[in-house]
Amino acid sequence: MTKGSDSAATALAALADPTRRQLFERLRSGPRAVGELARGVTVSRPAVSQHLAVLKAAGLVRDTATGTRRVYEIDPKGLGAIRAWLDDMWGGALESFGDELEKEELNKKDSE
Amino acid sequence: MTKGSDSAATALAALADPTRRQLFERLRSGPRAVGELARGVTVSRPAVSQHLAVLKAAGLVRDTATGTRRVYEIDPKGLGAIRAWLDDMWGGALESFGDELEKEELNKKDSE
DNA sequence: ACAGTCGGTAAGTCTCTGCTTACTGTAAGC
DNA sequence: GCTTACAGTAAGCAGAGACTTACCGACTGT
Repeated sequence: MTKGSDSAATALAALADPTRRQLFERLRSGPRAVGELARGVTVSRPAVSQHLAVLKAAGLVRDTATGTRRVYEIDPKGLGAIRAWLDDMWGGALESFGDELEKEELNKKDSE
Repeated sequence: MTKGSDSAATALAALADPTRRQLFERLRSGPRAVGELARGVTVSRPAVSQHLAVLKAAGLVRDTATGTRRVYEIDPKGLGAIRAWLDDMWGGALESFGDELEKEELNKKDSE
């Protein structure tokens, strides 16, 4: 654990892909099997499997084997990592230009 | 505006790149000029310019021309878009397996 | 036991994008 | 006015990754 921001990076990269985001958002309405997920998407079933593997590696989903079926559900871990990172960012962002934002500061000096 | 989740998608994709994230995080400590940003990174200055353009398109940064210098600062718009999307996701995630999480439901029936 | 279904893996292709080296334009200093 | 620094743009290359088809293993039902 470099800092925990590493898992946020992985999760961020995983959700950058539109198809992956679509699958993930689909899981919001509850756990679903792979085939079921594949049926609602334009890409092939193996592609879905690969995407789910990425999401799983990022801690965004969790799978449970039930017979030959494999049911995927949302894992809050990944989402939590992003949220933590985001909150950290927010702090810096506000600090960097909060309500005491003075444009004067920009063209006043060339710093050092 | 499909729903506003579109801008979240762009911002998410922008922050998926490590170099871009590094630049963005660097801006947390205050506005900086392009050359200054380029100096702290392994890639070339033009690469930095390109990355900043992507971040700008995603509403994550804002630039101000000061003479020949171009100062970049964090724009809360993009970060806000991600946060909104994330919050929306959280709702679904909790709903999908909140504290009433019953594994029974998984292997009970094959749905329809 | 055999056929069918479900789903992950392998191997290959093709696009997308991050990076580089030019080059151009613009503002500032002497 | 000429040179020098800053920064965006163009063009081209090379690696990453998203997708496909083909294959294989595992469990289910009759």
